Amino acid sequence: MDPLLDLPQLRTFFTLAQTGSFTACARRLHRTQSAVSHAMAKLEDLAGTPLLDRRGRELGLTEEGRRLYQACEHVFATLDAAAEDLRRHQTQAKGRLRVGATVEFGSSILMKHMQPFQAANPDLEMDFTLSQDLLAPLLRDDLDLIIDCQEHPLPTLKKSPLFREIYVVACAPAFRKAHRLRVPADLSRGPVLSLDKAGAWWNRFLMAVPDDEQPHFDRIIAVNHIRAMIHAASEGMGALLVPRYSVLEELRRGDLVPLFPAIRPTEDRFSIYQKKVKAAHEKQRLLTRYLQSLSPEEFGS
Amino acid sequence: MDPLLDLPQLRTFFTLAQTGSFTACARRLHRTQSAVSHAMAKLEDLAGTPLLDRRGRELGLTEEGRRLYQACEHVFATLDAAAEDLRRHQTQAKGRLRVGATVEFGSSILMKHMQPFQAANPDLEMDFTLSQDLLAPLLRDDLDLIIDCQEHPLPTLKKSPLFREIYVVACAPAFRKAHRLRVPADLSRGPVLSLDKAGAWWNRFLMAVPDDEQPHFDRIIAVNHIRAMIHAASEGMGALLVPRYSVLEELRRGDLVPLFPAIRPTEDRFSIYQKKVKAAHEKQRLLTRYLQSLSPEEFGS
DNA sequence: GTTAATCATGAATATCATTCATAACCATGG
DNA sequence: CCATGGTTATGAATGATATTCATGATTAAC
Repeated sequence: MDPLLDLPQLRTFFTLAQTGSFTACARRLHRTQSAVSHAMAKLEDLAGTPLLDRRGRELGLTEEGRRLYQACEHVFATLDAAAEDLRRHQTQAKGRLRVGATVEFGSSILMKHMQPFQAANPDLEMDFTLSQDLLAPLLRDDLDLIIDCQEHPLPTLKKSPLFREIYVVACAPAFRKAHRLRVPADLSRGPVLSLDKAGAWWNRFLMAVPDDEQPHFDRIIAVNHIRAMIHAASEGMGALLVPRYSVLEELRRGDLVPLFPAIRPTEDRFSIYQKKVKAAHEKQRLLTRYLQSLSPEEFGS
Repeated sequence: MDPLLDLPQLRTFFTLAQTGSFTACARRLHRTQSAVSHAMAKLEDLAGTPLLDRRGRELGLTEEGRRLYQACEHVFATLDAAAEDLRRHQTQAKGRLRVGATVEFGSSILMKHMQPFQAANPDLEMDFTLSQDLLAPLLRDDLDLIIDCQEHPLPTLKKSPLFREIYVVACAPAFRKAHRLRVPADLSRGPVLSLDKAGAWWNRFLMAVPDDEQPHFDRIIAVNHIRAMIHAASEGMGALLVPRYSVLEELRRGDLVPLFPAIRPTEDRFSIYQKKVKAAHEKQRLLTRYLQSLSPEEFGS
């Protein structure tokens, strides 16, 4: 009936009015500036009258905009209250929850974020199994819930997308300088670290490099453990290719610097898998929700 | 931030609670029952608790559902008020508006629906040009706004989708009986009406018929005017292929009956085109909005 | 039982929002 | 005046999500 009820747009408008800038609003909502611009164009078109007062630098609201803003305040207040109300009625989780995850992800990101959840559910006994082989234990009920980047399209499983695993090429700053790394082909000049001797680990990256810029790896240092590889790279032993989330700290501190940001290796998607029959259990639902509430950048995406 | 703000879903929930039935709710919102079901499943999953009380036939709300319903009442009330407020500030259209449309559509559907708009804007002088050639007059500013089923992908034009033109095959009830029309191939038995002698008019239909059921047209009666064709068909002269909107009346009265509803000829899309610079004018905007507010079934879709 | 109505489900599709890449704009400082 | 850095706008391509289609499952009524 009412075509103004396009609500993601109103949320955008609301935040935009608060921040006073498209760019800031975009950041706040984890969108791009372009998305905000499009959304507002559409909203104004729908409303049939300008809502924003774009006078150069500063951004204001028109008369109509201001009234709409007030309606928004009202609406979002009740909505948030309702959401809060629903949340309140979630009983606290009890019992035991056996979580499985891939080794690298589990040991870094997952562990770094479980504290608040644990604190909120003190009566929940959790234990974690980090391993490559997660599906089998899940199916035979040795695990309740797994976090995996492999696809498991079984009809008995419920899949909840979590985040996308972005890969980066990086090395120590000194290493970059010493080997003058500017384009992918320059990687031929120095050693690269790889999970396997043959260097197949790097295929994900090589596939994203144009044919005429392909490096040729002469010296491959094999290290069958990602964390070990990271330490090696931090010391300047070579360049490495790893999931972004595993080196968030190193990048922030400057121990490692990203190489060739223009090249985008194929991404993997991490999802939560759980048996459908058990997915409704309070404890499983709560953890799923908690993990999904974490913002993308916490996972390095 | 708040993932409960998925509002099309809330609107669905709200109507569902009011109608008390998935099917009825679907009808009200011009969706399928399936869509409603999916939406509610998602909403409950999001809320984390059942909101609907599905006890067999009758449908009730759970405690949480009821509270959410109240929030909805509140929210939609303010929202509707805000929308109303925006609408109120639309000045009434004045001046002159020259509308172009395709012949069949313009003479039937369009004319049948312009009265309310005209009444709401008594000071607006409108005139209508029905023709095949609409783009040229629009570009040279002989028309302000056209309604056409051809694609005009020009960057200076603004396109607003209106409805999809569905084609039906139909004939008089007596004709169907006389020629025992059950499957497409049976069309070979009787005359068919076509806009052109060669029968190319029917390609749209033939392309949707499996190869082994293709009819062969022996007797084609060419009539270069759709309305004339319809009258001929109503009298039992032959089967015809026409846009559904053009025979809404005849179908309702039973003068014509639809044939082979399983076969779906390719659809065309009607859109409004207007010059971007002029699309903002009050009179053009109002008409666009008015036409878009008409529900699909008014156009036979 | 059998039927007719209702709701659920999964896969395919269509629709819409978001991004990417880039243009246009505006203020400020050479 | 023309650069420059910081904005917002725009169009095409993409990706995510809602919707449909086709069908199964459940219930109520006869």
